[in-house]
Amino acid sequence: MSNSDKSVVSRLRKLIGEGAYRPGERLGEVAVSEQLGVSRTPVRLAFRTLEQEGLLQRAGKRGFMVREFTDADVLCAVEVRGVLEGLAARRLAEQGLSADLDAELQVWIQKGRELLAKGYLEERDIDAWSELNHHFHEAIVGSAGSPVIGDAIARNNHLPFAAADSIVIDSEALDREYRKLQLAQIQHELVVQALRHGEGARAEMLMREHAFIGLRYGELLGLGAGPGGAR
Amino acid sequence: MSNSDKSVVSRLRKLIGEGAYRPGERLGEVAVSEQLGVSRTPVRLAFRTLEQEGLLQRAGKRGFMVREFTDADVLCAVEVRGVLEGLAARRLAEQGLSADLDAELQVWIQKGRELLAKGYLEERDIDAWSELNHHFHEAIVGSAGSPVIGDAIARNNHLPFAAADSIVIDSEALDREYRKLQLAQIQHELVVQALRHGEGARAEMLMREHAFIGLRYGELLGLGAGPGGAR
DNA sequence: AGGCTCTACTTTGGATCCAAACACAAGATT
DNA sequence: AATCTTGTGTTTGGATCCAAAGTAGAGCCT
Repeated sequence: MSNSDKSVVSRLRKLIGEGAYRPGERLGEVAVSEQLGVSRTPVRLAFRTLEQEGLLQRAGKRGFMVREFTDADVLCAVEVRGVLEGLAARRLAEQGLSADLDAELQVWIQKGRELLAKGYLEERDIDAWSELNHHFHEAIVGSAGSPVIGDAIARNNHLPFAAADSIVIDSEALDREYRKLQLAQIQHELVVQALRHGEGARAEMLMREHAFIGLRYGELLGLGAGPGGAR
Repeated sequence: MSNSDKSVVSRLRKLIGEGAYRPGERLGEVAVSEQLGVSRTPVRLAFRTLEQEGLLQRAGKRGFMVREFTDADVLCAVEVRGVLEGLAARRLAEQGLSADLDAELQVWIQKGRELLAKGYLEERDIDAWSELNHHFHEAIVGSAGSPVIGDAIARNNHLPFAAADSIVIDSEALDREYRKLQLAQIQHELVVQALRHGEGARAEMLMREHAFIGLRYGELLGLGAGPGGAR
């Protein structure tokens, strides 16, 4: 999976994510290969990968089609991430978190505090939050004692809307996003608190709830409906 | 993925599961293709699929290696299945189970009762249990409202030891297996009971615990250690 | 003698070719 | 007139060929 091969997979992933192909549309190997300017071989390899990731689906016996996702699918994908990250957090709490990990988590907590300290949100803060959020989640999942959990989460995250760092969408309503991130920050801190005290059940439930922040919290935080619900 | 392609994937999966290749061993495309009597192309496709399934791992920049699994990985895989099936059960309880599904679950419960009614276990009962157990789990997962959960479980089940129907291993100690299946049957019935009453949390926890039956229950059910623990 | 570099070989990735399977359509038969 | 059958065209799967990247080994230089 050298340059081109990986790039075909990610280029296709991006195209599908952007909705370049209609859901349910059949994808022919030749058509895609011409469109991407490569031969059929890497496209065939990419199709298999994307099928495993769940973005493509076999269309009868002949080729693949773009899988379509309903609102229920989106909700489920978020819940799946929730229970898996919850599992990681619980295991971590039960086995006790190491001094190293404690320190690392503290770093991301601190960065979050600093980011939100000034009381409002700028455009460029969004990337910074994405970054630290990613590190925070990865630190927990990566220390759960086995890569199996992380792998399961990674596979789930291939669904474009399920990933943890797809929280911030709306760079228009920065004040609402600010309140959302404030909540996320508190949840991060509560999770760390629970982890430190070995409170497995609490850590798990907090992590589960935290998964919903991109989905159900928009409605609460004011300013009407807005794009806080399902994508 | 016609005959041969699918067969290469499953043949390789089987070979790896049987331990034909040592964990950590590097797999060359040419070697495997010669061994299986096909060209390199289907092997290349299969490697990508098996990588996504988690059975193979990239070995640096050069090819793939057989992934090795520790006891912790096995435990985690079982826990992952537990939380995912638990999620499915909870969702089902929350949304209320349809009359159709209720009837179907009752069928598998009934078959389980009949299987265990005679008070002991024969060799051929094992397959019958595998069958009904599979149907029972699939009925619940398949009705959770979205294929996303089922997909996540299916991907997890690619790890050979994680699948729900890898419960019964030991056809020597049929009396111990009988007691194990008795417990499994009770757990099935309790899950259905909880589902009927809309008890989401109970259904979830029962399902989670049920996942451990192949792993931790052997020790309890007597006759010393035996192959009830991690493989 | 140890380390660096250059070369040759191994191995993977991409492209193309050929065969087989499947779908669609048109025609023939009952 | 409806259905079955046959034929053609499209599309995927498998094999082989070629190129590129990487590794190991040997030789040379310090």
